[in-house]
Amino acid sequence: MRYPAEHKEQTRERILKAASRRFRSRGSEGAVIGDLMRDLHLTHGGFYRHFSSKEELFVAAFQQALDDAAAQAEKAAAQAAPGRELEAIMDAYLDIEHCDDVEGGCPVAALAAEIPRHSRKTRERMLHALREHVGRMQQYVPGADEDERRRNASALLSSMAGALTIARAFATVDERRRILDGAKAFYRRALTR
Amino acid sequence: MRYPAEHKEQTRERILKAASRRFRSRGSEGAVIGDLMRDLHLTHGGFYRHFSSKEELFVAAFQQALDDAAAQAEKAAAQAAPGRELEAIMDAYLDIEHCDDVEGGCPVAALAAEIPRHSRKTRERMLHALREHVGRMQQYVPGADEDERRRNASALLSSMAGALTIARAFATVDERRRILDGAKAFYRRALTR
DNA sequence: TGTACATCAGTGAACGCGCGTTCACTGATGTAC
DNA sequence: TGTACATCAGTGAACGCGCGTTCACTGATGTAC
Repeated sequence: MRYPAEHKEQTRERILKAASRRFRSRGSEGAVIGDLMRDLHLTHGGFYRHFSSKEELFVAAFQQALDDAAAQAEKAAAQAAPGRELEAIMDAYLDIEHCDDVEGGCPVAALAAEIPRHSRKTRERMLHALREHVGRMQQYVPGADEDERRRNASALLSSMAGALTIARAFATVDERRRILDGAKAFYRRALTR
Repeated sequence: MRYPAEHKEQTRERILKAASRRFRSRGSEGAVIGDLMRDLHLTHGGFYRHFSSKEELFVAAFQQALDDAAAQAEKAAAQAAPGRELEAIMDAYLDIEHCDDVEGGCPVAALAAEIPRHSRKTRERMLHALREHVGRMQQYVPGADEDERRRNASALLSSMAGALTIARAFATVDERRRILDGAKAFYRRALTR
């Protein structure tokens, strides 16, 4: 059947959004095209009208998830009292709700470990997105010059992702909270002088 | 054929050691039993004389890798000047050589993200090993009491793992070094008051 | 001491299943005339 | 305005491959007698 003009783009977006969530919770190998499409009330065959391969989808989903993460950080910063933007970003990132929402949360925490396992081309595209993300975040991070801000942003973002990843491994809310709070206190100490 | 008494145990150890390296570099899904056994000049069928399943092997390999990681940290601490044990551990962990040796390096950096994706039983065993590891490390970490030391150890270990994971994603030694050095400086600031 | 049998690490063919990808087909709507 | 044809998102069967696991078998050595 022939669909309205915008229909295809809408389907693509639906696939991308659902995939972005699935990849984060299950990894690039654990997420299955057939299941993904079935959840959207579509069949697997139609997938290739929208993406040339699963890998293509994975990269696009990673990029989209990073954009979401940046938007969330910026939202937290915008709502913060002046001078407290970074603290607000950290609090939002190391929040128990973010921790328990793997599907909707930071794709770095969920997927960074598998970057080296992907093809060269895929890796480069993921890294490009990652560098861009650090670039967007460095404005909130203290440092004597641009270069130090960038280094601090890298260190802070990757550290927070690590803490979130470990916290997510634990079974009880209490344990997860302890790790997140420990990390918050730890980074605050590093950033105040 | 019948083999000498210790032969079986030796083969088991060879499989475990090789698996531990493969899982770290390729993830639990990326590592393949057949390839693993072929590299050891064995055939895949024999695998099940030593481990009941791939998952069983994975857990054992994770535990073994954590033991190795602890041994490496303790070695670094033993060689450090008195009072500089933690610094030595951090320097060894965030070293470019450790970064570039995914196979022989920290299993937390390589595999933590997939803990939540494993079966309940597997997860619990991995977590048990992880808690034990934090317990072994907390003696080197400052803090007012046992509890604070444990929190700091969790925060530091998970943060360093995150930084290492992100560093490993980058293509050039320079970029990896920048991230590692940035993280080192960052943690040092958090730990000196 | 010699002989028959048991043991069991390792072999390799085979099984079963999952999953990414392909492809001929459908059919509602747009377009050309 | 009406008609023939083109388009193309979506369908679902089928293909091909990889991989975890099973299983009947091998054969050197240990053990029972």
